[in-house]
Amino acid sequence: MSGTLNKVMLIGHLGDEVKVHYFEGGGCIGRFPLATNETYTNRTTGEKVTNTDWHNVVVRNKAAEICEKYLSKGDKVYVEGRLKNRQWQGEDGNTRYTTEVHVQDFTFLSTKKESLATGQGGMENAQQNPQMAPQAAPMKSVEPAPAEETDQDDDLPF
Amino acid sequence: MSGTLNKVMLIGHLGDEVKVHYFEGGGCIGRFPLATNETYTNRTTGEKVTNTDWHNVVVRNKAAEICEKYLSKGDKVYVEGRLKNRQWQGEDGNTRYTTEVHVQDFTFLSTKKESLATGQGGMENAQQNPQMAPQAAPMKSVEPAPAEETDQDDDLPF
Amino acid sequence: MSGTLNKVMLIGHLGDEVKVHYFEGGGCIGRFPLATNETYTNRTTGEKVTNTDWHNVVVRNKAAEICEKYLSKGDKVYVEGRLKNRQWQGEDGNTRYTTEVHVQDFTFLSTKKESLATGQGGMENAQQNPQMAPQAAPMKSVEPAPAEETDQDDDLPF
Amino acid sequence: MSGTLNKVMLIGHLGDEVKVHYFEGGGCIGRFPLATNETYTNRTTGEKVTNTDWHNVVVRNKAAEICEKYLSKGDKVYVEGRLKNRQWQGEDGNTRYTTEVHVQDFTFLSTKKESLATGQGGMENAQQNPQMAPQAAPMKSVEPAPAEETDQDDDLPF
DNA sequence: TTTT
DNA sequence: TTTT
Repeated sequence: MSGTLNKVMLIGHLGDEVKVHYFEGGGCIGRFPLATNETYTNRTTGEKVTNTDWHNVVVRNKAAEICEKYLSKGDKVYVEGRLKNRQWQGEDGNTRYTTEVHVQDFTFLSTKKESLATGQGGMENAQQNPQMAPQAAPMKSVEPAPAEETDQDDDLPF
Repeated sequence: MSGTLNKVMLIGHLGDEVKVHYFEGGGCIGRFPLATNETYTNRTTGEKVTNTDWHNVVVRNKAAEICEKYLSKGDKVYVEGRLKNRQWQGEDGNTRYTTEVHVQDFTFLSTKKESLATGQGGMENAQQNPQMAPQAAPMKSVEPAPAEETDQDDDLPF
Repeated sequence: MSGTLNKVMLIGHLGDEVKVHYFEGGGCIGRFPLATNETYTNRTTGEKVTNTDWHNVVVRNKAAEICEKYLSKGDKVYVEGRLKNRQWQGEDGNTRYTTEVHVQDFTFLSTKKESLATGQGGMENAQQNPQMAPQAAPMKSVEPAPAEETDQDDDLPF
Repeated sequence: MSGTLNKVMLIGHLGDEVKVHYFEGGGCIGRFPLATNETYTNRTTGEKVTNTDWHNVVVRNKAAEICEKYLSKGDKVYVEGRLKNRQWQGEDGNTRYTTEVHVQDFTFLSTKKESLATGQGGMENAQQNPQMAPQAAPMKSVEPAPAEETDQDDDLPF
């Protein structure tokens, strides 16, 4: 099937901390809300209107660990991924649907934790010596990693 | 405000006809479900898995009319737009949330109606002779139109 | 014709100031170089390699004025647009080709000039009272404006 | 480094066959020109203008082999990748610059070779029975493959 | 020529 | 629930 495209690109601010759930097998999944804003001027009233959209962002495995380590509430981030519908059972027994953005790539545009987190050599170095800083690769695009991951953990339940 | 980005790009097939609702003031809104597919091979079982995601696509005004006229169930289309959360009241009184893709640009990649609609020469021709098909701009990107529209009908309720 | 897509999205830093050329008819065109970086680790040597790509960014009319006013060398910006090939005559009489990114949308991600440029009310205000700050709409996405412009100045020579 | 984004997305038609160069080490690189069109109506004359942009598309390794096998001149394809500047020496000794689109992902939107290549069932089938068409993954997005490749052949000279 |  |  296919010949299809499913792509989302967002720049926004985290509305909350990254929440990571670790699986027994070693994988993990992280989630955070991301806010994007739209501003326009109402034609009739002339007043400026601001509208915020909230996106359910989902990151997995190494990407989740990196986000958990370096991103905080309020930080600005670029995320790229795909839209995914997830359905779940409400307490009333009815099926509910949620749309999530499953991240394939991201770039930090601001991080509160960054300066604290790095000593000399900083995060660049962390990438070259992953054993010394296993979860780090911040402030840079992490294209290869998530791409491989989407391929590697297909047995995870989403 | 802002410095944010909210962009979705999809290539998929219509799961149903375009449903258009016309407002009294002259505007209109169209909706259709769009399917994108994802295929991957399960690591453990080795079996090929296909997963379909359905997207709630929303088009407005002239774009809605063009889509209604030229798109049919099963057609393939490229749409570009922004994610929007819409909330509504369920019959049980609870608030429900739906994520929609509000279209800013689109390109038809296949249309069943095209040959019917235009005779020989098809829609390409229709574009070259707009007086013969005044409301048509099919098989081409209609960037300017939707962009202007998002600006023009901000008093519509979404 | 068409059913085609031509889209570029960049986040990068200005390598120089925005240079604007004003036409007699009232339009204008601005240009600036934008740098994007790519980092990877060489497999064989293990060394980290950084590669910079330079993009010829072109903005027009109001967008050009906004960029000229608020962007400086070193600033970070998101630009979205289309690739355009331009050919010109070299001094040796041979035809040369240059690829440009013609901007349709942009978002400032950092600006040196911003705080200097705004008094109380700041740039948000400038948008609501364009007569008081005719060329301003900084730190926000200016989607509608450039979109309309691409449509309006097609008699300009590019 | 980084916090930058370099992304190109094109839907266009091949202006020529895919030309692949095989390296001794086993890797390969493929190139083809891709045309995108832009149509607009000239404000002053009212005439419809069509403008074609040509893009130098570069694919590598497995992606190059797939493109060579399934794409022909005239076929429509979606490609996603990054802009890259390449410089080379002209015959006159001067340095020339070319901008290329280095593909990270692609989706076939039409292929002439497909029916020939796979008999009934077409390429969809080929995917389901990979042993019958081992190198095929056509008509589908091949995200993982190119992503891994960009990571694997960094010792190639571009 | 930018940035980290 | 973010940001300007």
